[in-house]
Formats: sequence, C-alpha cells, structure tokens
Amino acid sequence: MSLPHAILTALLEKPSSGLELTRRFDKSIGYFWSATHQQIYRELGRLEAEGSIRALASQQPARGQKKRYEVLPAGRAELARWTAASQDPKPLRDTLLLRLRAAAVVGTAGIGEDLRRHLDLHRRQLAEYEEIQERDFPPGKDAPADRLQHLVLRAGIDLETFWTGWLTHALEEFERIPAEGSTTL
Amino acid sequence: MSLPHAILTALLEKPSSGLELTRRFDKSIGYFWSATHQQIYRELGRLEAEGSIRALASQQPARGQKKRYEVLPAGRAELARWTAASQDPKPLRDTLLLRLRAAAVVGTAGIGEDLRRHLDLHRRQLAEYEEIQERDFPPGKDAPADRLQHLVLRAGIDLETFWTGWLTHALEEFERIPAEGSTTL
DNA sequence: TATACCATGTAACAAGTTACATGATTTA
DNA sequence: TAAATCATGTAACTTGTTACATGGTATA
Repeated sequence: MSLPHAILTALLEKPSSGLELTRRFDKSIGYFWSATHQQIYRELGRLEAEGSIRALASQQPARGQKKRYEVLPAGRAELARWTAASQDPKPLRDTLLLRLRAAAVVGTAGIGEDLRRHLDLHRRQLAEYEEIQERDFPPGKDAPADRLQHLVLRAGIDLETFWTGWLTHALEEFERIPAEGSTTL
Repeated sequence: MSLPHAILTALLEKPSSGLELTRRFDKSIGYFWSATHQQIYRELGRLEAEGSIRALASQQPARGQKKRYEVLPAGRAELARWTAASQDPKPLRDTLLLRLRAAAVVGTAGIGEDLRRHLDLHRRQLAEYEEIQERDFPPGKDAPADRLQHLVLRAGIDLETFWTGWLTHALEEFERIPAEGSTTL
C-alpha cells in the first residue's frame, strides 16, 4: 500500500499527468520507489474514483489527451495519516545473496562475472547520487526545508557505498576460492 | 521467479516437509528471502507437478501427514541454470525513505518515534548476525566450503551496519530540525 | 501521407498477503 | 474426551509485470 502514497507525494510536489509521473518515477522518487506507467495509470484511476485527486479542468478527458492531476484535501489527509503511522521494516529480499547460497550447493559457475557487473552498476549509481549531492546540496548552506531530502539522498549514497564495498570484498574472496568448478556437495 | 529456487536450495541442503521449510524460511535462508507457509505449499505443489522435486515414498500422502520432499535431477539442473544466469539488481523499494519524502510535504509528525523503533530493530538484527558469525565462523578457520556462506552473512552484517549508522544520523538531524509541526509547504 | 513518437490506457498473468479450513497428534 | 497444537492446505485479494492496443501530434 505504498504506491498511492508515492503518487500523492509526487503530485503534491508538482501536479502532473500520467506520463510526467512516469518520468519522475524513473528518477527522483523512483530512486526508492519505482513504478511502471501501467501501475501509475491504474492507481491514478483509483485515487480519482475515491476522491483523493482530481484532473485539472483545463483539458477535456479524451484518449491521447494530456490529463494533469492535483491532490484534494482528502488525499493530503490520507498521506499525512500514512506518513505518521508506524510501519515495520520489510525483511530483505535479495536475489544475488540467494544465488550465492545456491552456488554453495550447485557450484559458482557464472556468478563471478555477474558480481563484477553488479559492482559496476552500483558504482555508477553511487556516482549519480554524488553528483546530485554536489549539485543540490552544496556544503555549508543546507536550508532546513531541504534537510529531509538530503537525508534521503544520503541513505542512497550510504547504501550504494555498502554494496560497492561488499561486492569488492566478495570478488577478492572469489579469486581465492577453488574457483568455477561445481562444488557439488 | 526466485521462490522456487530458494526452495530448491533449501531442499538440496536438507530434504524437508512444508512446515520444516517454513521454519527455515523464518531464519537462515529467510534472512534474505522470506516466504509464508501458503507460498511454500503452493510452490511445492508446482515443483512436484513439473518434476523438479518428489515426496519421499515413506509416508502416504494424507492430509495432516508429514510429507518430506527431495530434489530430482531436473530440479538441480534448473537451479544451476538459474544461479549461473545473469540478473539485474532490483531497484530499491523502501517505505521509510518514501515516508521521509512525504514528510517534507505533509509534516514530520510521528516519524521520529518510528525512526527510533527501526533503529532498535536493526540493532537487534545486527546483534543476531554477529552472534551467528561468532558461533559459525570463528576467526582463523574458514573452511573454503564455508566461504560463500560467510560472505552472505557479511552482507547482512554490513547492511544492518549501514541502517543503524544512517538511522542514528537521521535521528541527530531530527533533533536539529524545527520539529514535529506540519511543515506544510 | 507514412512514420515515429507522445500519451493513455486494457488484458492476462505472476507473485505476495491475509483469512480461513481441516485432519492428525499430543496433553490436560 | 476436550483443548491445544501440528501440519497441510484453499480462497480471495492486492500488488507488480509483460504484452499489447489506440488515438493524437509532429516531421520527413
């Protein structure tokens, strides 16, 4: 039950059409809550039906016509309620770790390469975050309103730092391990 | 498409019944791939139907009777194929970060408490992992077969270390921020 | 006037969640 | 023998994914 709230947040930051939201879910909010355009349109329909948002009255709702939405008071209230409510952290779900565990049984063939590929991807993501930090949060002048945004960005940076560190360590280990053969226990 | 492979891995490590698997998915494998008993029974049914696993012939398949499964060659082959195949890392999805972003718009009421609660939970998880490390991987004598298991555990430790660090930092920030009021932009 | 792209959708499916049902075994 | 618990399931629902459809607008 997070996608509607992600959309409400995005729309409060800036009223948008479905496609504009889709674009924003490819970066920005999408860095920690991604969604496809199909999900977004389905959810926009629901939110409009329940009275949380409405289409701005400018354009008529024809197919292929841009429709821009804004948040109604009910939507804002629901978002505030959800934000304040306590939630448990979701348990980790990571395929790469699962594959390593499987590799201990069926052999490590192919995984080393993929570790290197992941390391590269995480390095790129880290670089992207650091660029954003330099651009949007130059040292010394954090406006208090930006503190929360910066905090979120730092989570991203720290997380990618963890991954690059761990993957580097993992690759070192791999060079020391008996290697590719099927360690069929 | 990871649950079947998680189950195959668990069954290769040790043939088990549905409930035994459910227990193991609450710890061990469950630390990075959790599943409920409903998911597990459904998946066991599929895996058996497609010939990847079979019930050990000891007990007859009555309801409420323990049924223990083992992996067939087809299942092992499929697991090896999946393990070797390259996969993209899944984009991050985190509710807490989303809530912080929402809080920048609708106010930070209630979030501070939950940050503290999460910090506590992550500290406990970290302590649990470190206990396992001391027990199962005492320094100095890593058998090469255990290296992969240890690597996975270390990912868990590093990840929880990241969370506790970031949450501590976040709480410090929160004490400096204008506080609970609705920063309604 | 084709062709590409913009914008909004539909449909079918897969995976995960929540609530409940039922038979067998232990134990009070 | 009643209650609790073990063990295996069913059903309904929500969320996320993949593939495709359709109308409008720009441009070669």
